[in-house]
Amino acid sequence: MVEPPKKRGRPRTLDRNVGLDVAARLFWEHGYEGTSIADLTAAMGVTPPSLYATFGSKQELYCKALDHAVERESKARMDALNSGLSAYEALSFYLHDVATGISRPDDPRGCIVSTAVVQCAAENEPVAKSMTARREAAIKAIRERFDRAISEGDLAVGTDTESLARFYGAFVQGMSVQACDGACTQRLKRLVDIALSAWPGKRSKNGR
Amino acid sequence: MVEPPKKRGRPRTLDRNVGLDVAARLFWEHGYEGTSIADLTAAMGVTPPSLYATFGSKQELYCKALDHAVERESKARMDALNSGLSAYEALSFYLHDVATGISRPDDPRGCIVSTAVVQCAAENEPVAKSMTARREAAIKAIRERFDRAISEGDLAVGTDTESLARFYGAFVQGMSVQACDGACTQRLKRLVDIALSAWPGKRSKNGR
DNA sequence: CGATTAATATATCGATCGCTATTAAACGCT
DNA sequence: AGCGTTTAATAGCGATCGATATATTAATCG
Repeated sequence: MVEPPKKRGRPRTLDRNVGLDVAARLFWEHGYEGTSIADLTAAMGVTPPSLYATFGSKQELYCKALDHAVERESKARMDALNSGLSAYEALSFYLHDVATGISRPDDPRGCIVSTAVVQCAAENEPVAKSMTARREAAIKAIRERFDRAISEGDLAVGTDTESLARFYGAFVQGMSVQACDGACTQRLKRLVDIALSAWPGKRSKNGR
Repeated sequence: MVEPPKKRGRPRTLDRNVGLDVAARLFWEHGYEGTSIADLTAAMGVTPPSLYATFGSKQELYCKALDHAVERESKARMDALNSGLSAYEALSFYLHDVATGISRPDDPRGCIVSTAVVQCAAENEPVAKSMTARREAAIKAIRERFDRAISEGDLAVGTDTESLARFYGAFVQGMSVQACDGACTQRLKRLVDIALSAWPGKRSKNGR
């Protein structure tokens, strides 16, 4: 499937992935309600009908753009969670990776998921629900890593991994607000070190 | 000044404080961009000209409504910070008070300041800046309490109170997101206990 | 009772919102 | 070249945005 069959009709001017990149960046910076179709079409260099033909609706575009960007942004930290690192090391990597990713000089501030569509107009409630689900999924992934830590002896049996995961989830979400308010990477990493001091389990490397 | 002189002209139908309460509640639930003038006038039971005559503009109303609500919402925790409690006790009260205040069954979810106008349309940038300033002021108040803690021997000399205050500020902001996502008071308080475990100083009461 | 004063409601303003019916343009195929 | 197919651009849909000019209503004062 390396040779795509020649397509009939007028060719597309906008690459789909480029469009998603542009959209993700705008949504990332200004949020769902703060980004208009006019903003999106202007940044993509297309007209509204092209955008709708390609992406369906503003909601669909938002969802697809987030999938597109989150995959890229969070891949490394999710891999770390599921790697052979000890739970503490994985968590440390995760938090430092977030701190870096939400305060890059050439990208919008903050996390594209943590601080998106928290409060919104009543008619956008479905979008808010989907963002809640994304945040809950992120916390669940952390929690599952902590549960594994119990089975591996990194955390004491009986540890409230649900609360511990939600604590670090809340911390990440709060870091995102601080990043939006202008915090640099260095400053955020100092917060990460403090957050890690709340870790209740072993801090050694796996296998010594 | 107990006897207001009889005022000329048609009397106001909307009490100013009631209007601010109504506005604060709407802004609290749906945010600045998610709350329209039509929403506000409908909830207040007035027409747009009355609203503009009383409050000036949407931005001014937002600012005044926030002042009005924040004064009421944060008074107890600010008093605790400046009381005779030990730094740890004051911080503990502060965090538990936030946890309770952002998850009351009959009020909108989350903190009216922590998670407001984080991402917004370019034309609302001034509003976002003012919210950043409010969040920074809250962190500064915590930091000043921590500085006092050093002078009182509750924290080791050389403690990075700036980072410590920003850590707890971020935690509060993250708790606000969790509250918006549906977390109940009980659940939030478990997160508070974990956050408090990162406290690097004395946990005794003052004077013993 | 007018006259004065102030707050109200009616009816919009121009701009922008998300979205689309219609028409024009650019391709492969015959 | 002519045709069918696919996408693009023009123009504009009804609704809503924040904000106002105008006219009306309700109070006190003389």
